[in-house]
Amino acid sequence: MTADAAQEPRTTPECPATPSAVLDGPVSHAISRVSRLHRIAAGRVLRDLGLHPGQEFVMMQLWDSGAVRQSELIKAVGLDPSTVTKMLQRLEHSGHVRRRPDPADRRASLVEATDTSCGLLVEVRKAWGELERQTLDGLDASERTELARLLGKVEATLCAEVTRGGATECDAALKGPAAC
Amino acid sequence: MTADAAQEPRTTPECPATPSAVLDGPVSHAISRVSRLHRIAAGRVLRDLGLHPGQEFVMMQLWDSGAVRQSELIKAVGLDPSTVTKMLQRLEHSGHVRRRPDPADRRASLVEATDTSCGLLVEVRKAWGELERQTLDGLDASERTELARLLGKVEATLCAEVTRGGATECDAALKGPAAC
DNA sequence: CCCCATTACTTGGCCGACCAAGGTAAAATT
DNA sequence: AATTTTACCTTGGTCGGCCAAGTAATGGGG
Repeated sequence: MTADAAQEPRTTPECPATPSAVLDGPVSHAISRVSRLHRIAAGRVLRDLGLHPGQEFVMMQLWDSGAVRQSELIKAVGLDPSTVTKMLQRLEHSGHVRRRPDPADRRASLVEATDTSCGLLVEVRKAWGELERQTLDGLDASERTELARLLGKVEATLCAEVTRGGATECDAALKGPAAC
Repeated sequence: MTADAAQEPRTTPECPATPSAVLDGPVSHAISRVSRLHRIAAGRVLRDLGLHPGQEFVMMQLWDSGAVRQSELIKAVGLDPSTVTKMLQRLEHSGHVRRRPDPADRRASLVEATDTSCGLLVEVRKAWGELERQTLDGLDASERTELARLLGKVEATLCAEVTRGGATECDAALKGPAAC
């Protein structure tokens, strides 16, 4: 094995007592890991469509809302404005999105999905159905609704926590069912 | 060009019927949103410690395991090797981590947390406790265990799905309690 | 003994995502 | 009417994260 001068496989260097199991207890880690795996799965089903994970979020919003002010889009997806700007630049360059100045407000932009992107709509919807299936494959109906409910609660909690001391975001993200 | 003749504020371009509510139904979106909020919250509690969200994952692993081969670390955290490499470069530059060649294998590296990083250990642990509290604030005890259980199941499912057709990863991520 | 597959890591490129700071235009105040 | 404030977006920088490709060393057949 590793012929090191120190022969004892010290589990901890000189650090104070390490209660171990720091990594499995917290739900926080589970969220991170699940999110990462989910993103990878998303990337896999979206790859053939020429979309990168995260973009489908924006496109779905645009397909759903039609032409909107960019600020509205930003509120809807709940992301940082700069993030949306750069994503839109790439989506525009890919031909999925069109932007034009808002005649009513010269600093604003109107964003909409292009006609050619409509073909994508169907496939993205299908891909997301597949992703959803993959995600919830091991859960029965009641577990699924329960998971959705719990995630909604956590989202609301975190939203309140994050908003506190920050900007007023994610009010649009928590629309319909679960109030914020 | 920019002068468009369309004056009507069409809610949807020419796309086929948009069943709407594409965004709230799927658990997938909930996962994404919760993950994002959670990451922001993590960044907030870690900011004063000089760590970026994601790094605490690696550091905790190192504090827990002591000096390890980089490949072991990679398997443990379940991230892409290149991701870990770059993270370690930054952590090394920050003085939190030390790397040295493995005498037994000249292509491998041994990684360990530095002594100075041990002070961080306590604070990171505290910060993660706070984060966990913030995350689960709105849930009672039974809901918390249920959420953990469901996330574990989803993780296992996604893990299997992602592993299928890809590399053999995330077996180490699903260690202790929940089998993969 | 040499060749070749495997392992271990690095580099480069790209994207999502954040923050911080900037610039321009509309709205609010004075 | 002039000035301040606020809103809307953009740019630059940094990180986490992926993939794809490359380098170097180990180890297993022929």
